[in-house]
Amino acid sequence: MSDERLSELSERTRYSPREVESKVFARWEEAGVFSPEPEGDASENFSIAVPPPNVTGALHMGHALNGTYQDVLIRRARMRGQRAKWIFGTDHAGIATQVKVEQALANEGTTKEELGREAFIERVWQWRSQYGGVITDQFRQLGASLDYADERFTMDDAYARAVAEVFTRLYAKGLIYRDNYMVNWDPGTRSAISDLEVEQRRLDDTLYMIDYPLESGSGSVTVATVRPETMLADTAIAVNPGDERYTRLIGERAVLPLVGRSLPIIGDEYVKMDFGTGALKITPGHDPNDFEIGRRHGLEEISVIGEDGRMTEAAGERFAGLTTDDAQKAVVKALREGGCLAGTQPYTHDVPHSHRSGMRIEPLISLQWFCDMEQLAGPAIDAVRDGRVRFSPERPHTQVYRDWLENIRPWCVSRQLWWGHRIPAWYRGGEIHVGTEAPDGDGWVRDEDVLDTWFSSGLWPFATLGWPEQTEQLRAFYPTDVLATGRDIIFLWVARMVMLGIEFTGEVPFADVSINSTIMAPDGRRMSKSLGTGIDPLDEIAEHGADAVRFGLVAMSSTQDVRFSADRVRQGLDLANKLWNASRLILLGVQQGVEPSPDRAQPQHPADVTESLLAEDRWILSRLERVTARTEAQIDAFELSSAALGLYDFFWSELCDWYLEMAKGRLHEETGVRSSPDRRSDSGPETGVRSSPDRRSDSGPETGVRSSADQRSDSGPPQRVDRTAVSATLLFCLDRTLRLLHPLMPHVTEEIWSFMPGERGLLTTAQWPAADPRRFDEHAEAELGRTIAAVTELRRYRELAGVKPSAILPARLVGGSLDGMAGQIARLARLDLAEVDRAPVAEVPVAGGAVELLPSDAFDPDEAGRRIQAQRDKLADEVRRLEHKLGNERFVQRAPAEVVQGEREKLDEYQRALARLG
RNA sequence: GGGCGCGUAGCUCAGUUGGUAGAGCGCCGCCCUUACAAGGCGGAUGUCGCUGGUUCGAGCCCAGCCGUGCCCACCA
Repeated sequence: MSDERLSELSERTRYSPREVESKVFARWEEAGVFSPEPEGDASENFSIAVPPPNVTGALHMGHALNGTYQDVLIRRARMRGQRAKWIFGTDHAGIATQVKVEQALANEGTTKEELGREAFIERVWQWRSQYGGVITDQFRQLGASLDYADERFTMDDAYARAVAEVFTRLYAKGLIYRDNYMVNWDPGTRSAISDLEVEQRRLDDTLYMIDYPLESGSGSVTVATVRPETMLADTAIAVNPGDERYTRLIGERAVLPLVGRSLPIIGDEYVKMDFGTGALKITPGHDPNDFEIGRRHGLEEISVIGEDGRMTEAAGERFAGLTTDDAQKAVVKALREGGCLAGTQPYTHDVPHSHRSGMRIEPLISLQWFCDMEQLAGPAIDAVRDGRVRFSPERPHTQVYRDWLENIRPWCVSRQLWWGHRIPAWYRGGEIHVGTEAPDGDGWVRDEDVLDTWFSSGLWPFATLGWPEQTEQLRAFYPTDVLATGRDIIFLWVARMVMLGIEFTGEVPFADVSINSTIMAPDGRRMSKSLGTGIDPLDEIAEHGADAVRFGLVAMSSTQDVRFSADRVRQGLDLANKLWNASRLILLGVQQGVEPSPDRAQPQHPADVTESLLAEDRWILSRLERVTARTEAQIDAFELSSAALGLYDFFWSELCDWYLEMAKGRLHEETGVRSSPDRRSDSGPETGVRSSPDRRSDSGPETGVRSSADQRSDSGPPQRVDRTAVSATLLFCLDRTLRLLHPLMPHVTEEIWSFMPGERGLLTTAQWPAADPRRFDEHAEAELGRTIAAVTELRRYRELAGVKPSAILPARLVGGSLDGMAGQIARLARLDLAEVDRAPVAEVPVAGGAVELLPSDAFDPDEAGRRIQAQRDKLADEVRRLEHKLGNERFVQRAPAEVVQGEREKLDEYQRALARLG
């Protein structure tokens, strides 16, 4: 490392994401690592198609979490050496975009109708060029390693050709057809919408009882309705054929009040005998159920409500032109005056509303294009059933997906909008031609409507790669590996991609579907602009850095919805800062020249570099392998939250809190045990402190960076200091930690990486580590487990006994099993193990033995004795609890032997400890 | 109406095949120990929604109840 960089590292005591992140991101982009060559095939490569954000949208928390999930997977794959393509692009988002542009026009005092269709669409394209790049920049700020250089848009020419091709082929197969059918009409957008775009809202309403006189003159039938205005389109009355009250009426006729139309009374199983009056007015033109009944019975279909939400001429001149609300009032008034209103009652029920405009859905019969989904659904169900597509978490999504597909209904795909993929159908008189090009001959008129946005979104994983052309991209990256998204669009998008993917490519579009948490506002409500509950991820990035936001979001996520936790983001920033500072300690403190081999693919393991590893070195190296293995498994299972928190815990609690503290002694040239306040004791280790078989002393003790070890070792008294092992171990741990954390926190790790010794290139293309189980060291883990427990116990004792933190207590280890770690125990618990000949004044029981405290000014045994009563009580409680448990014959007999044995050992240990304290 | 979740420390949430309840933040005490005070060390805090059952043993399994949320659905 150059002196310049060294002093830079030395001076920056705080990690500043703002300065680092954009700089680091630029290095990745310059290196072109986000854009893999389209070589090889999809089985060896790795790809994810990003859920395309709305072209004029802005990054929200959902994008940030979802994006981080994908980026972790993509970055890991890239580090594994795979060609990793994260397919990027935006969605034209038909209605959403059209509404925005219409609003802009309204502000200018004009409308799209004044502009005309062509000019309006031109205007939308302008809008897109103005705002389409916003979300791209925002993904960059998040650090997302999308293939920005190969951006797609669902309205690109090539994409549009794919859409038309799909429509045409489905039509040819008879799966797409045009029909007059009942649709969900949204008076807000003046378009039909699909079932999935309808949401139910609870409404307090009124149920009206209306008498329909029988034509025979012998009384009347009373029906119940919440929409009396639709009676103007009634064409029948239906009763349940099994309803004894009415069976005699079936086949008779009634007179429609206000209108005078003669209505047949029909029998249909659909009618519930126990609801309302048991008699149902049938309005095939304005109610989905009535529509079905009407078709079953061949009833006339009358429309009295128009696409503008107002009553049509067919409603009669008293009502034509009124809104449905006004018409309802007028109808009720007229009925009341005519004596036909038998009564009303309050009624609360669910009413369909447009998800998009919020307006009440008006069921209408309309000429629309439909896609018959049943044939497409079968293979999509199979794909999930046989595991070619897997949901994570498996439940409940797998079942929900299957249930929906098994009960699938036709999909209304036409929309009465201007912005979108124009339906590739041409008409001339009664002729219809469907195809990507207009047919020859004059007089053909193209369909005015566009396709549902989700129709084009459903082709996303393969249309982005050039389908229907057999492109290199398609061969290299389709099928994709993972789809990561939220549960809200499993039907709208995921299921349709599976169906269309299988239909048109013969393969499932992705193998895994990772469903990530929905991030709720801190108060538990949905995050939304209109509620004022939204938290802008960009604000969080500006304040805490992208890595902190990435860590925080992933850490707070789970298999269910979670509330946004600012603390988790803060925790992410703290982690970044801690990483930075631990790295400073390591990089400024290690002996030069012992860095892992410059071969950045596989750094040399410290055990292969030196034979003088100590127990703590072997311990942390073993823990490192374990966290490596665990992280890998967790990412494979899409349990990124566990992976993030597991890495945090390893790094902070094990590497920093314990290993780095232990390592400082050797880094700062201490010779093992500090036996006296003297810093430079040459007396060497006492009491058999170190277990290492052979301690070489060929390296220098100075704290300076430039080692002059070789000169030193030849002169003066032998220094029993070897910084090789600790340096190699520290660098190896840091190297590995940076690699493991890089997919999640790419900026800070890349920045630190740049200070690592050797020519290592970019971390983002360095090799992803694989755990080596041969490096697991049960022995060292057990020994350090005892050491850590002992130190903690001693610290607790000191605190309880009122010993000053700075005081160094003369002490002696007894019991033997801690001897190998005596030096570290002495350092960390601030003991002086030098004096051996005085009688102890107190004994502290610890895991694996005990520590005798020798007389000193800093320790008052009487005071200590009084204070540790609480500890004694606690031990006594444990002993009692275990004695009771082991005294239970049924437990001893029936519990597994190892459980009983474990309890016995614990009891034994507690009893011995208590005896010492007693 | 059907289905699926959730209810664990003051807050937000983890709790893998049942074996003495965890994290972050917050709180209390002590430390400016030259990587980090956005730090370190130590500590306190939970009848794991309620009731019953299975089991030697239940936060975890079973039944019921209460509270709460989401998804689906064509009862006027």
